Amino acid sequence: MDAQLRRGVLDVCVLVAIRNEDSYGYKIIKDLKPILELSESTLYTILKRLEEGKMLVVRSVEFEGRLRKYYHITDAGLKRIEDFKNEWKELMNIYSFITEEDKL
Amino acid sequence: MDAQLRRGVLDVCVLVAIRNEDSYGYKIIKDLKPILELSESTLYTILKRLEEGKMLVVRSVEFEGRLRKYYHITDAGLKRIEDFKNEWKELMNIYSFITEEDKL
DNA sequence: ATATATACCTCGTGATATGATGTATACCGT
DNA sequence: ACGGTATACATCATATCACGAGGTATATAT
Repeated sequence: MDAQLRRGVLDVCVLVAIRNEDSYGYKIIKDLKPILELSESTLYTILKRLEEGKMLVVRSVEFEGRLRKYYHITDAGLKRIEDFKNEWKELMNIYSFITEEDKL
Repeated sequence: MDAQLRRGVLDVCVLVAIRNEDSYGYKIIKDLKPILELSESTLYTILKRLEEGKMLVVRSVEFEGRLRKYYHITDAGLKRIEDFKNEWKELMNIYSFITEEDKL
């Protein structure tokens, strides 16, 4: 898929991946794999940005000798998902414009 | 609309604006206004990139003392629009994932 | 021993949209 | 004659962003 198009949905996909259950980096990547492939560097960049934007909060947990950082979605994060759905409507307009063979 | 989401469709919208009839910068902006607002600096950046990518060709025309650069879409440009329609299908999958309330 | 899976992180790069700014001409109202 | 608005192009600096490459460390399986 086109790189630009991807960027529009990456953040929201990550938020959806933690929406129903707290999750951590490695798991998010595996869960999203069937939908959207993303590298670790990409994910951690996004997670950091989402944290800075208060879309999620982090909690560190010791697990089998390794560190795990669990991400929990906030109200702002949930709102971000809802906002996306509204933006999608605008995007559908644009899509209609693109697929219209006649006009202009 | 979210900036990132915009970026995914900007190029294609500009191509669609010249698909049926050659057009020039100023007119493209006015034609796209109801669909998508874009500034001159943004448009000219995009036009330049599309030209470099052989998506369109340019022809300069003297018009009432002013210069006009008419943009004409190429086969590659038309193909880009078709490719977008296929990418849209992938995007629809992602949208379904986002709007699904249950899974995960 | 070695490889693979798990799990985190950082840095540099290239691509990109956009505001600010600049240059010129044509036209319209006062 | 003057000023504003529309037309029409262009460039530059900045900020944002995804991503590959590379790094650290432990547990488990071969």
